[in-house]
Amino acid sequence: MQQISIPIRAPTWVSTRRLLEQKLADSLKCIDLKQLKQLHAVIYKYNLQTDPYFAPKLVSGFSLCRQMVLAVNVFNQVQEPNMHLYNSLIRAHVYNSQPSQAFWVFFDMQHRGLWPDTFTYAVLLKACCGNYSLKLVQMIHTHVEKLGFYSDIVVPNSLIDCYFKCGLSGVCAARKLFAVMGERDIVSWNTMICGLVKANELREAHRLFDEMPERDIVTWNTILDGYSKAGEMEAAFELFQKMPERNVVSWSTMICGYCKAGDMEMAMILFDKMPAKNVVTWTIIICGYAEKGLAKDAISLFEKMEATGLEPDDGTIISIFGACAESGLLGLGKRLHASIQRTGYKCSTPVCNAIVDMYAKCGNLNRALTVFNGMANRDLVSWNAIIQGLAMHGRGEKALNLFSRMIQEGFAPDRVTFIGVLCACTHAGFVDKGIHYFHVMETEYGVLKEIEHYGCMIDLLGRGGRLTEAFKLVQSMPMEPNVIIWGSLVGACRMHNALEDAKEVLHHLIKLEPADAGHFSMLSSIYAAAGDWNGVSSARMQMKSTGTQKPSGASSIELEDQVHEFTVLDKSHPNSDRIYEVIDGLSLHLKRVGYVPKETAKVFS
DNA sequence: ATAGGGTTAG
Repeated sequence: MQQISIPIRAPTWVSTRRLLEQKLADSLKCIDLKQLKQLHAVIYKYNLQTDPYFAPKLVSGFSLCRQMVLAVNVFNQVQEPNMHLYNSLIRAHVYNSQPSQAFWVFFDMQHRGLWPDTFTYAVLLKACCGNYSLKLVQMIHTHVEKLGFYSDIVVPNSLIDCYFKCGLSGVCAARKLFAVMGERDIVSWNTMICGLVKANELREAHRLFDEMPERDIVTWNTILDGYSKAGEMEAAFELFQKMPERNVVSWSTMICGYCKAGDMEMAMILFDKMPAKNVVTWTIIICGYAEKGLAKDAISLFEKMEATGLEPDDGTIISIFGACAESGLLGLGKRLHASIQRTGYKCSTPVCNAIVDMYAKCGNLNRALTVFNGMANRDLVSWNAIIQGLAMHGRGEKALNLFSRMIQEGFAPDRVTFIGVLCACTHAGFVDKGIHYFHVMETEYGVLKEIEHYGCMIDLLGRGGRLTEAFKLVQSMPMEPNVIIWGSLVGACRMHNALEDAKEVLHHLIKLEPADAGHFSMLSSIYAAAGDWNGVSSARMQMKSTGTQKPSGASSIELEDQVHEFTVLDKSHPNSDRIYEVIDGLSLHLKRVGYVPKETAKVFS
């Protein structure tokens, strides 16, 4: 590129530079790629693109605009990058979810003889969190300890945060580190409280809340969230009233808590009362109604949000589709999908995944496949979602075809993929194929067998009538069988009338879930079938002593934006006489055309 | 450091 001459007089030059600095700082505040590109051209014109002030800022700017190619280009033009520039590139990679690239840059900088500073470590720790790798965090912890970087409080604070994101062993490490910290600021306390809340250690979190010298609004919001997540809404409300000031997050946290508790009345009262709402608040209340199956309210709220001019973001869209998938609100899902298409919203991969999942879970597999096939960039989750969806609705063959296609396209299947694959085999009755996949998942694909996979296999063998093999597999499992394993085994025994085996399995279930009346009622019907009336009365006695009654499983159907739920022998619907008339007619018709219902079902019902 | 967020056996 032709170099443009630099203004001659120093004062002008200085003011031009000042102006550019100001403009660049401004454009970093509001992320606008067009503006940034124009500015980049001007900076280039003045040959400032390798300047120690401008280069790191450009890297950050491009990274904020998700333009990593441009960011790396800026970096590569600098002959001798300094630490500032390295740090900005590391941060750029972390921000754009490329943690391994971040570590490569980190190694490269050490290779060049540059020593990382606290900022570098803080940013790298963020990359570790994305990976949830305890080992990486520990590596950095020892590194930092040796270099004496503890003096900067940002470092131990980020370490605590990262430890919490690494599972149970991380929680202990975080506690230990917090205990030995000589100096703590409000962020250290808040990070600790937040981590404990996420680890379901609410009492300990509250103890720290009481102990700490001063609290800010973040502290209050965090503890509020802890109580609302634990379902303790009275305690949360008390804190909400007591706190010195409230912001959108405080109100939204409370609304979310009431939604999760199913108290839409309180949620709506707070929603109406709060001073300013943002997209997150709207998402929470819409999902609250959607998860309760109240599609009409959810849709009208969605329309109200659109009317206020608030733009739904990825988070809104993914959440609402998720809620639709959960409660089978195809109507709301379609409405949201149409609205997205109308506005020309550019769907990211996660958004497309949510749409595929929604259509699949609602049973509209053709639409799910259309969206899936139309995706520009599919990731592992996309494949898992479509395979799972097809498997769930009995299209096992199609699911397995897609599995082969995903392997052909070079995707490495993970634990979730194999749950879908095994589930597909079960629903299509491919018992031997299932056994094959169960074997090769470890040997060929290096995916460890977990309890979920054993669960699928026991279901597969059990439904296929191979009870002996199912029992053998339970015995050979390297982990303790859980409720789900015993549950599917008892289901298989029921299906194939193996009463003695069912009794044995039920005793295991009762040991694990002594409060569940369902197990005793099943046990009593088994005794009844065998004519053992002593057994029946003892099972009945035990059932009474449990007290708690589990809600029975319900089916649902969506009619005119309203989800109707019904259970076995349900008579609650106002038109239930008419409904049963139709059902009786249908079963009469089925019998006439030669359908014989399974006799075994009678023994247990 | 705080509110909503994609795939997970019966």
